[in-house]
Amino acid sequence: MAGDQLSRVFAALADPTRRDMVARLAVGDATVGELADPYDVSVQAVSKHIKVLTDAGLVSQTKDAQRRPCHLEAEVFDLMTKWIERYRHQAQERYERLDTVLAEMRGEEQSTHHREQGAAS
Amino acid sequence: MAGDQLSRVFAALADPTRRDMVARLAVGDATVGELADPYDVSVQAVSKHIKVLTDAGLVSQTKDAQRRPCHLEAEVFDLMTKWIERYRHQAQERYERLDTVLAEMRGEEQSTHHREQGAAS
DNA sequence: CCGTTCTTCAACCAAGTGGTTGACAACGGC
DNA sequence: GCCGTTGTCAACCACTTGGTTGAAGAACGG
Repeated sequence: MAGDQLSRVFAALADPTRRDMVARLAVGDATVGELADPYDVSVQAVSKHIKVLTDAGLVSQTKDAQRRPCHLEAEVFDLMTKWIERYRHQAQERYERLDTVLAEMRGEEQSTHHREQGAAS
Repeated sequence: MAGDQLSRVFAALADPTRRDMVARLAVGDATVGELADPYDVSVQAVSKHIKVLTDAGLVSQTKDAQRRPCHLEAEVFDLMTKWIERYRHQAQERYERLDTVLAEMRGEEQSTHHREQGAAS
């Protein structure tokens, strides 16, 4: 069901067209029609894309007569960045730890206590 | 077809189970069976998830007898982070510029040159 | 050599997705 | 008050996806 927001955000950005729209909206707000212009798909399709982005919290829409200007909500990016950075750092540290261990092993060569730092825990 | 890597990475991480696996792999390498253990789905399903992660470049597998230890590839994260940061900053700057303009408008009130900083370019 | 373990491949199924077209609601211009 | 513009909703279609089961391949342990 992909219920949580993080899933929705990642899923929303998995589509190149939607990433493109985000790039466009980063420059400035735009109406649905303006967003649809560069692509040769129907306006309805674009409307659906915007709905996906809105549901993910990446975009908000306001009312301006019959137009619906779309606005990029930058805060949601932090959610992703936090998730990414968390595991990237975790993995990075692990490599460094591994490097340290390898360095130790190189230094001590055939010492008595070369700890196993291989696959699983 | 969602061909490019960025699409594959985002799509891969759009699934909570796969994000969970990445979290697990950030702690240390694990075999397919070990990864499958916490979930009550078939091993085949997990194998498919790993294939998705591998195709996205997030995970690599090595051979250890009949086991296939999975290893997290942290570099791909940078691809995402770069994309995200690019547009986040772009949007951020726009807000700051808008704030400046609003401040100017507040200061000069009905001046002759209030530049249009509204919707499209 | 044979059985067991670990993993993947193949076929299938229900549900979701991105696209289409058609209808319709809302609003401004005339 | 009508008409064109703008956007969404609904139904439909082809394709993908996450899951299943069954079979098969690859490597260890007798």
